[in-house]
Amino acid sequence: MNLYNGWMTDTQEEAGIRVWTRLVRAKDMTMAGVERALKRASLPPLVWYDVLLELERAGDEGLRPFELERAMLLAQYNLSRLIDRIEAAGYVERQACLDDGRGQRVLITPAGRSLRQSMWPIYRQAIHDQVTRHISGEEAALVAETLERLIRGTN
Amino acid sequence: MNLYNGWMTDTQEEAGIRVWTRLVRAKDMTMAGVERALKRASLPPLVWYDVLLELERAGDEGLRPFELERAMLLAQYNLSRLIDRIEAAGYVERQACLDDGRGQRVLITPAGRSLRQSMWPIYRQAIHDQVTRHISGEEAALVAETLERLIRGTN
DNA sequence: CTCCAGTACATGCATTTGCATCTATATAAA
DNA sequence: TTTATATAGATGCAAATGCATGTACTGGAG
Repeated sequence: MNLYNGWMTDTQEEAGIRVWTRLVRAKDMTMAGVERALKRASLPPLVWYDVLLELERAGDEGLRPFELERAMLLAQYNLSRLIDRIEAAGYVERQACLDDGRGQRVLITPAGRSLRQSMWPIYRQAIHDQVTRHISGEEAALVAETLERLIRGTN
Repeated sequence: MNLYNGWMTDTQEEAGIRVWTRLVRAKDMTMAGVERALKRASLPPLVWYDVLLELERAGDEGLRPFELERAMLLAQYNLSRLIDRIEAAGYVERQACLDDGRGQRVLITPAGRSLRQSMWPIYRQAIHDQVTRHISGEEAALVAETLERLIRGTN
């Protein structure tokens, strides 16, 4: 039958299932640790950091929402409202897009830069505590490479 | 210079950060694939499967909600309402707990067993498509071991 | 026994997410 | 040009989640 019922004989499949279950668990636990650290420091959730970082990297032009959407794997309607909230808090602003009347540009504000900067030490420490601390350099390279293949869906 | 321990280098930190970002991305993408597969088959979300599997493994006594909560890393209030929904759909039932008047036992119903069984082939195929297919057996063992350390918070 | 801190679970309310759909503009074909 | 189709983004409504707190019971101290 299958691994969960104790009868699996296909070790390749079994190994894949183990990776799957641990991948889920490891992400959930480490993410919870990171979010907890941010919350303890009275900072916004991690996704705000990700938006601000993308916008900061994008430079003076900012980004179109659909670009942000692709960069961050967010559903369109979710991103639309996430930008609403971050904008309401004053960390980004929306501008009409000159060359596409349907669109807009999202830009980070000075307050947004400042917020991202103040989140980074907390975030950095949390990544260290949750991940870096537990892995050697070579191991990290191998794992990162494997995860990359799962992301890209290649072999 | 280094914020953490003397032995940890900048490249090690970078490697940890790379693992972190890919861990998040890989989990999100593979999970999305699994959920999509279940939805395409008009099946409930994965978390229902997890609940049913835990209850099936637990045997005739079922599980106390707090046990399920710990097994699944779910917040108490979240689990409480998740059980409400699964119960309303007829896949589990709640019984008063004899030896603890505060508590209850959650049991899987025949319909619940049947649902879990019908979810497994879809789920299994999705794990194969999203994960197993992209990694070798040895690689999987190494990655699983590393992820396990992140979960346990050990070295 | 009474009191009280702790545990098990539920729930009201606010925020967030998911889904479907809407508006507006762009692009391309006839 | 007109018309159709696709794309960018917003939004109403329902479902799920987070947070704080409530209720009910337990188990131990006095």
